[in-house]
Amino acid sequence: MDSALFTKIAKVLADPQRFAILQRIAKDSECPCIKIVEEFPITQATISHHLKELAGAELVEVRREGKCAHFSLRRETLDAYQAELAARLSGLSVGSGKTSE
Amino acid sequence: MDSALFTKIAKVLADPQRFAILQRIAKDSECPCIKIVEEFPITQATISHHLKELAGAELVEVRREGKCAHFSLRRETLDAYQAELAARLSGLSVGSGKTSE
DNA sequence: CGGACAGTTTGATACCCGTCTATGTTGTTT
DNA sequence: AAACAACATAGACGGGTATCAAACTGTCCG
Repeated sequence: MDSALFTKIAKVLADPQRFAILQRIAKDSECPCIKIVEEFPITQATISHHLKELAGAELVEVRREGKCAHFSLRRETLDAYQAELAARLSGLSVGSGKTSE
Repeated sequence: MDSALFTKIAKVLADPQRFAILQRIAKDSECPCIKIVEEFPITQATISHHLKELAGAELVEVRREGKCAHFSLRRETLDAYQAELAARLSGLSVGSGKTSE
């Protein structure tokens, strides 16, 4: 995973509201946008913004169905992020090929 | 893990420079503050600020030895964070006992 | 077609925070 | 004690961003 995506994911996860939205999406296999708007105490515009960030970080997938949008968690990205996080803090050098330092 | 610490860790990990510092600390079993100041292109004051945040998120431990401070990674906290992250996005209800929804 | 609904985009505002300079504090050395 | 070194703290500044209201785009239905 490249550093740009890694940082983007970390930033996306750092906002409590945005993470709560992601958590809500993860709860079901697929979650309509309307449901999130109904359940959260923030404006629909703000939610749209957060969902765009989540999609930009490749953490959610969007499926359009007429005028409705359905979101689902991309567990592959989440797994890759966790693996990268563990790898970068494992104490082993990961970036280059030098293992003797 | 309580939500306050969870959020604090997520925010602490979100800044690239701060994460780089944490990564540097993780590289050795213990890392003196001076070494970080020498190796990073930011002011000593800023580094001190970041280290305080890292300690506040319980991600690093500080050992004072005279006028020197030595930092080490708290892998327990990192592991707990990763476990919490996975749990919150696993799709299972964790907060209450209802598993049928 | 026209209105109602779902979502996006835009512009503005306010707040958070990373960074700096300058100064303070604590420990060591001469 | 004075001076220096390692680190902490205070205040200020600038950039990023979460949030909102309002306007816009696209879709469905009569």
